[in-house]
Amino acid sequence: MNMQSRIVSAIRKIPRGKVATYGSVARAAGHPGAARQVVGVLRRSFGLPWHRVLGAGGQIKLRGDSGIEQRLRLEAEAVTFRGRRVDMKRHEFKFSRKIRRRKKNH
DNA sequence: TCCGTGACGCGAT
DNA sequence: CATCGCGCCACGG
Repeated sequence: MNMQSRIVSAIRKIPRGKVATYGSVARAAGHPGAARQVVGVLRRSFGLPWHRVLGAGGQIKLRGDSGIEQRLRLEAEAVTFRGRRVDMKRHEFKFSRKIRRRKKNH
């Protein structure tokens, strides 16, 4: 599995009414620091819940009409805002941490 | 093979 | 709050 497909599957896990940030998606995909790659994937892919991915702090980073559309789509999922940003206290999706456990000693 | 390109994140100012 | 500078780095042309 390459980075691109890991990022895609992470994004697909974000449920309706929840959001994640570019950075958290990157970390969930096992690539901390690869927020820009998340952007790249969103730009090149179709069929992803792109509107549920936000900038740090719950900010919509898209400019112009796309930004408006993103906000509308989120509001349509009952996501609430505090000013320009999503109320992360209520809507941030926490990716399940994959705990590294030692192999069982046989 | 090289290189410009990002819907970024974060600390400093 | 707004801006800036810098680190980041896979991907497509």
